[in-house]
Amino acid sequence: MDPRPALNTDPHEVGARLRRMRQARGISLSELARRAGIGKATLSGVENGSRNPTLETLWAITAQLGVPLAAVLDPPADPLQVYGKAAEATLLQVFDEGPVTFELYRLRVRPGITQRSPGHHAGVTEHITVFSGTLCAGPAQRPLTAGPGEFIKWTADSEHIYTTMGEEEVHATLLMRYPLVDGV
Amino acid sequence: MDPRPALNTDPHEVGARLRRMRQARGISLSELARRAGIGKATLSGVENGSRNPTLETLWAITAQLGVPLAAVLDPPADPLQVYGKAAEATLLQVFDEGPVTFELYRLRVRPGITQRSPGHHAGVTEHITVFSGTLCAGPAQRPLTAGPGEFIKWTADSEHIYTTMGEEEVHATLLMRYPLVDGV
DNA sequence: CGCTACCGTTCCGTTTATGGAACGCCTCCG
DNA sequence: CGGAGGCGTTCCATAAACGGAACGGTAGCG
Repeated sequence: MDPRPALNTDPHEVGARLRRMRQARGISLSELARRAGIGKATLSGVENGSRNPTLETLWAITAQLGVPLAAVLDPPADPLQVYGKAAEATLLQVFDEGPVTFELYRLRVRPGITQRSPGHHAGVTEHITVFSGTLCAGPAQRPLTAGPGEFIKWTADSEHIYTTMGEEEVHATLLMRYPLVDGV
Repeated sequence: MDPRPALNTDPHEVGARLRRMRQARGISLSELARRAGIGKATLSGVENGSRNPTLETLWAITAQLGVPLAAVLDPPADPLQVYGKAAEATLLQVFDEGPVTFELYRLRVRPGITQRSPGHHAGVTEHITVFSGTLCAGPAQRPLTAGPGEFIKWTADSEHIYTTMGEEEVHATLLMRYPLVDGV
């Protein structure tokens, strides 16, 4: 089926994501096509990856699903990756909530290595929510552990570490909370 | 039928962004088209907004510019607002982690109103991490509460609610976990 | 049973995005 | 000067995305 070796953004991935989103919402293909004002044939083809949708078509679909178009594209070929080779954090979003700023990262920690991070500014806190694997993180001298569905929170103004418990790679979200220090 | 909702993803806007990015890099239209392996006519049309590019074409262009595809779409705020007027969820990112899909939302809940949400498909779970305020959420008949830094998790296959405890607006992240529904 | 109502896929004529080859326009030399 | 080589746009045959109308499959129901 694949005439060429897996293009970066391949239609199958996009289609699969669309189909999953549609099914998660309990809408039939016909119904979604009707609401989006496109042909069933088109939607079927897009979901199966056998078509290469135009921007307009893709917009019509995602708009009806109520998601931004970017949500169905390949997850960020994200330029911003901090930390070292044990832990990798990609910045997803920045929120400015008046006096504080939140930075939301997706965090992956590889097993077997301990990642150290120097302290940040005073008042900075980190919240980590684990969704797979078991993470050990926090202040270097007093780290905490969390399994799937659990979270860790600490003030990040001293050196802290990230490591895994066990051999499984850890997937988590990391939320950094920066209080606004006058001016900045 | 549908009063056409002012096309958010306007080809002219997309084209203008592409042109600006290209010019910022000091590359000519011909040169970019050559590198991206597309026709000059195509790139010209896309930049002028007179064409409706396919995903493949758009990918070829953005890849050569070294930016994620999402960068040329309506950039900052493309807020999906699900739920009602008490709770507002903005989809930030979709992760495909093998057999499951995660959708990460930013959640805001206004005080004083209770938001109800119908059940999702079987196996869907919701994880909420609260940053500020105190949230009461979960299955309608057995909701849970969480304050700043705390965490709520439940299976979302029955009706569930979101409301605040107290007068403060609640800020949180919502992680929806969708198990893979059959085939793909 | 047939009849209806959906579902998702496939067929097919129409529409349109595509890229090669013009085009007109510049600037840079010989 | 004229010619060469760059630019961005336009022309046009071809390929492909589009939607309407089939199709087979699966309930529900009298």
